[in-house]
Amino acid sequence: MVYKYDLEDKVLLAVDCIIFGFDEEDLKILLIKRDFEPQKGNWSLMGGFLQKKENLDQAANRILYHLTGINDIYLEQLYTFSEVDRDPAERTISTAYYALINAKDHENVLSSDFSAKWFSISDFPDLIFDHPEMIEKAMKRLRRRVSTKPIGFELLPEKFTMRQLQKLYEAILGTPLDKRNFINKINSLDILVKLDEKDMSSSRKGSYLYKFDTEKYQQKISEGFSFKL
Amino acid sequence: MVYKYDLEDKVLLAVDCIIFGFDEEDLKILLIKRDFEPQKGNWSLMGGFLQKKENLDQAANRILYHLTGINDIYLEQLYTFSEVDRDPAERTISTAYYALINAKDHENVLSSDFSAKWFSISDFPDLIFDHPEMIEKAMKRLRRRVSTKPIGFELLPEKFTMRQLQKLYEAILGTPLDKRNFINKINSLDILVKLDEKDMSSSRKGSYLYKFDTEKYQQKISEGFSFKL
DNA sequence: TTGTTAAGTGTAATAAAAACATTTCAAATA
DNA sequence: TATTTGAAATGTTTTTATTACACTTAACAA
Repeated sequence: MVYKYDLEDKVLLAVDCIIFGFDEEDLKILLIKRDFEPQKGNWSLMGGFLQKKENLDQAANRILYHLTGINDIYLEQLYTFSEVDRDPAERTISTAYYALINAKDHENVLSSDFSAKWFSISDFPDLIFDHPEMIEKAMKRLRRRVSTKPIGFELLPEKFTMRQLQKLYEAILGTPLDKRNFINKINSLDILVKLDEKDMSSSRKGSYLYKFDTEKYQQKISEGFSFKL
Repeated sequence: MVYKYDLEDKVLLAVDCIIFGFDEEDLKILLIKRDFEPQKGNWSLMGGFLQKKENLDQAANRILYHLTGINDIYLEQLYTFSEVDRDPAERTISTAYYALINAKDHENVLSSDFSAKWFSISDFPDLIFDHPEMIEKAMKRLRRRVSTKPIGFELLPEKFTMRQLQKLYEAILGTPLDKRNFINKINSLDILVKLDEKDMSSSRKGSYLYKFDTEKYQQKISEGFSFKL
């Protein structure tokens, strides 16, 4: 790294968050309506600026917490966007993060205090700057990641049915999956616990609830197991 | 993105490049000996600072060109490193890129003018800052990427033997591969052209040279083909 | 002509993925 | 209380992909 630099080359480093949620059948993203200039009134991803005293992960967490009241969620750095004129007002670079949240369990937190709103991934409003590109990249990353890491569970409530899990994977991957093959595959991974409890909301018969078994998963990982769906 | 910011939060954004090469049996990285403070005399990745008038891809290309004289090579953004004290002297954020170059064809360019030197990926000197972490991450990314995109060819001369290609994959993946299975797999992809020319340097019999067929590959991609090795 | 060295080649066995239809349960209703 | 209803639960067969494996060939050297 060369140490001759020009103070003029210092830049503002922003962090923008693509926040994914899942509700019934639909993958969603959380957007906010800007109540400040520029682009006031337009929809945008949640963002803020990196501060001197924090790293990017911390900045992403801070921004998410301030704008949604939610803490301790899955966050992963995506990509750093740096087109010279991406922000027409000022030279800013933005590192995008994507987050997975269990929308159900945070419904109240996300209430009116915050000007955030969920939109279907297949139907959201025009966004400022390069935010659509960020979402596209996040979607691709999520699609890849979800078949090699058990992060899908972050989008579901703690207890979920096999059908919900399948719908989630179908929504993320954008393709229908065979019910029996899906269940067989999931069961063969042996990282869920089947509860003695049923969800009665979707049928008369009811369907068993499952939980992701974090300890078991960690145990298997340490034994060389690799999640592959 | 919130537009209240503090000018104090402006940062220096560096770009550091992990440059991979391949020589015979060994995957290598190109490092430079710093001839300036701080950390003068220590080895480091090639780096520089993002300038106001360019984006990160352009910065990475510029830095690579200035430090090696090489242009037009495969470059991919890796990750942005932002620990507060990663550079003890000054707050800098660094976006790492990795590059793949065909070391053979650039031997002369990389000659004495530049203080760069190749090191085996399995035996390189201590590096400054978080550069070892960058290399580790680049290595992981390369390993994944190489089985879904035909970027391995970037590391080989234009004409290469099947054996060279296999050795390359073995070096990247860190595992031995079965000769026949490997060749069968590659041939089934149908993206190479077998030349009428042999490389006589490795055996009395000689081994056929192949070329990656970019047009054919692009054609197949546009027809929905997906490279999977 | 014989030896040496790496190149070139195909098939069988195993494992993984995909296709596919019927039965079960619990509540609602006749 | 018997019957209907609608989603849940469940295994097997077929197809495809992956892995394992060994001998022959070409060219030059001795």
